[in-house]
Amino acid sequence: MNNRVRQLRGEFKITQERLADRLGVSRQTVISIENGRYNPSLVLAYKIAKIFACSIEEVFDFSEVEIGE
Amino acid sequence: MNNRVRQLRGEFKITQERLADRLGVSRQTVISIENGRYNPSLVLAYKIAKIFACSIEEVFDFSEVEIGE
DNA sequence: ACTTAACGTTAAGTACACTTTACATATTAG
DNA sequence: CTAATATGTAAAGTGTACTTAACGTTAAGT
Repeated sequence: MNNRVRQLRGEFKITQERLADRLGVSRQTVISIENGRYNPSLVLAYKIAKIFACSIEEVFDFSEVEIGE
Repeated sequence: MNNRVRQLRGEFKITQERLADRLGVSRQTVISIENGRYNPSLVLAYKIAKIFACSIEEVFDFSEVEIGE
């Protein structure tokens, strides 16, 4: 799933390390999310969105998520 | 973290099994989420919200989530 | 030339999201 | 009374979100 974390972090001009500190996670976690290795947990996604003054849906791209009948 | 899944499922009058089918997960997963055993993944949270025509933040209560300095 | 800052990788470990199977209980329908 | 429906619990297994630690690269500052 694509996300706008790297873009938003650029707009807010903060480093991965600074973002990781604010989120309370390791720098590796920020790298992994930015590089699409895995998706954040629900709570972490929420924290990311709030730091960038967005909703979760504005940061993460759910357009490829399919929902059944 | 609290959520409104059980309440919304009641309003939409569908069973846990039916919801699980639409989400593509097991019934146990729905039970665990409704009963607060654990939080859904980001993608699952999105699917739940869409089925009930809500945003993620309208379904899940993030009021106790703290964000650092 | 050397250092520091920022970003990235790899690897091994822990915790949790989710699965399957099996069984228990309460309520409702025939 | 019996059977079906809906909800719940327990246990053991798999995959992924996240951690720590160590190391490599590139660009900027002095």
